[in-house]
Amino acid sequence: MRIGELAQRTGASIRSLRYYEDCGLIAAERSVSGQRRYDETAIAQVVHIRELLAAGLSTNTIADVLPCIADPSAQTSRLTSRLIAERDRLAAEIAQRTATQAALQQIIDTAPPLNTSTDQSSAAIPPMTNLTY
Amino acid sequence: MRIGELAQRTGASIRSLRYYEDCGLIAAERSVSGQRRYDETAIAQVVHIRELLAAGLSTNTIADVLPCIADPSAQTSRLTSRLIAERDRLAAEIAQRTATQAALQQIIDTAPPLNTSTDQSSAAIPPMTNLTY
DNA sequence: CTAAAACCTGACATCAATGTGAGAGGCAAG
DNA sequence: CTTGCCTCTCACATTGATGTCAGGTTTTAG
Repeated sequence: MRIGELAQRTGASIRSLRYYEDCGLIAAERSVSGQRRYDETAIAQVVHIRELLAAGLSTNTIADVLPCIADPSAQTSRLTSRLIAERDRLAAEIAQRTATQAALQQIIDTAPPLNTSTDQSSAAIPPMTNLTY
Repeated sequence: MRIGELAQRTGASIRSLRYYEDCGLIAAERSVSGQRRYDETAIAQVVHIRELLAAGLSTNTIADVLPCIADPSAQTSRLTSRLIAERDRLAAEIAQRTATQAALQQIIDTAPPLNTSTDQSSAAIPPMTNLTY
């Protein structure tokens, strides 16, 4: 498939896909005229990359980590230390966010005395609340 | 105290403290000559701000949220909806990071056959491992 | 009083991921 | 062949928090 379709099917912008390629995160075949061609596996790859990005990893880090994911035996000790550092960073971020989440929840619970006059906006909220908890 | 001392005692740079003030996150008295003066409570305030920043909230969001923390009854329904949105965002980020953390851990566990030749770097790791788990 | 150290404002730089636009070429359908 | 859509590369813009530098004032120590 070409880049437009891959973008559509992954939710990534075309710009981002080219950027991922620049960073060495995905490889693309090229047609004679120079257009990028992707096979079906590219979709999962891109989705995976975007999950890692959403988890706060940088493209540089992802570039380092991806080979280990494909083949864990490819780990060097340097790479392992990198993985551990990233895991620790994630743990710290999770801890910080969990604490803040609880703090926000507490404030929300100490909610205002349900003011029915201007309360129109909070009526739109419940759908968002049906998540994860 | 003056800005330099506050910076030293909070770990924030002077630049950041002025930035927080620009964003309306902290207020500072001014001496006749225009220098910022802070009381002891500023320390906790700055630390708190930095915790929220570390949790991924933007200064704009923090500016909106801070008054609720000081006085939960100050919540408008619009603000409550903002709080809920932020909480949900945190929940999503936590979920994503938790999943990625587990994935990294799994790769780490599938570690290489402890290569004693180039393994000098992994000897420096254990101290970092004594964290959170 | 003087020199050093700390502070002021203002402006420009940085990083990372992404947006956006220009100018040119590729490709399928009419 | 032409029209329209897709793609190419290159380059500059954006956002947010922070760094850094410059030129000028204030405070403090000797």
